[in-house]
Amino acid sequence: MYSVAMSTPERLIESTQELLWERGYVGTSPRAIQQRAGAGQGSMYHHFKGKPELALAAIRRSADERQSLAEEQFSGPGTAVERVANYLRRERDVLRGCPIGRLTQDPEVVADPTLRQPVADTFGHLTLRLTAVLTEGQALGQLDPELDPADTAATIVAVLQGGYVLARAADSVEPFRRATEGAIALLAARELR
Amino acid sequence: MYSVAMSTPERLIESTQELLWERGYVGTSPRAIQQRAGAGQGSMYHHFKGKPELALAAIRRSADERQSLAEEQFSGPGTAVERVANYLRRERDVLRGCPIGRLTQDPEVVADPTLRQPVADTFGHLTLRLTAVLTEGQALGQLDPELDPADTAATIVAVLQGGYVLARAADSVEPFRRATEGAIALLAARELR
DNA sequence: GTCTATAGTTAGATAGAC
DNA sequence: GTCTATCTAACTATAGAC
Repeated sequence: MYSVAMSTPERLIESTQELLWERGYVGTSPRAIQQRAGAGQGSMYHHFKGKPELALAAIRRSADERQSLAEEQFSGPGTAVERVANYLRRERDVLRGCPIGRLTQDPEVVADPTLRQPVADTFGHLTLRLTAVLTEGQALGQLDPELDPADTAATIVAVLQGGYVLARAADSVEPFRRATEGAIALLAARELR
Repeated sequence: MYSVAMSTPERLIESTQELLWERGYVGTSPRAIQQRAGAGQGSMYHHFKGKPELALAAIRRSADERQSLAEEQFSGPGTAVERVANYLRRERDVLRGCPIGRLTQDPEVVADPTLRQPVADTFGHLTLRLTAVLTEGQALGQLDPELDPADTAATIVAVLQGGYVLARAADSVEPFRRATEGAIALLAARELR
């Protein structure tokens, strides 16, 4: 299942990441993790205290990976609107949904501050970075100064997360495409030329 | 738990609606449903074939309820933008999330066409109604005719669903408020005066 | 480090008495 | 219609051998 040699703890973490993405915390059993990782019962409990500890490691890693991916678009070239559009149009596995946003629907994740923290941090960081991109665009005279950067940043992140929801409901990427293109058009109308 | 007398099947359906909202399909057990409804094992299986049949009844009812609620704002008074703003600002239990959108994160719901159908219908209907409101606004000369009504409608529904995600991640309604107000401001900028 | 054995609990349902 | 009994499997571990 893994092309390169990987330690047992690594395989356990990656398997947990995948299962949390597909089935959430409530829907993921230690047994399923072990089978996907090709590790035995005793092996898993030797490296991790239990499901919560393993889940925390997996959630933290997924959160870090998403933040790095987002940063690629934000720090790229182009105007503020172009960079936002690049972010929204980035190639995504839309029907699989967002591995981080998905966790907000899990009762045990939101109820546990430790598990929820990396999720909160990811969206907090994302929103701050987008706010900075928009503010920079205003400072450079590219964007209408009347635009509220923080509100607009939240709108953009929400469109993305909501786009996933609509796509999964419809079992089609079409609503995701419409939602993101609609947002890009609304933002582009505020560009100064 | 219920103020008025209610039949056992009714109590089972309402309990299932609540549990699906809170914990999703995967996280909801027949046992938990029975306890919340104050019904016994045999009673539940007498009225419903099993968990899937009961869940379908509950999902259908939640879907109908949401569509009725939305219709109140759409058919109300005001310009197109005002009606959209009323919809986005409607009083909501933001931290509980959307009972329908929530189901899109459930692997067993999206994998079962029968369970997914009411969810797809709800967002399909919602998007069509919003598209009609925006198109009407354009016909009345209230809204920029350059705006794509279908894309913008999808954007609005996505902002709402994504707003819930951000709020639950932050355990605060603030990101939801920012996302929806940001969207309203973007849309208001396209109003013609 | 990994394996097997064991164990209490819950999931999801069926059978049959009342 | 509702209740209790019963059932197979899975869940989430712990213990101890290797």
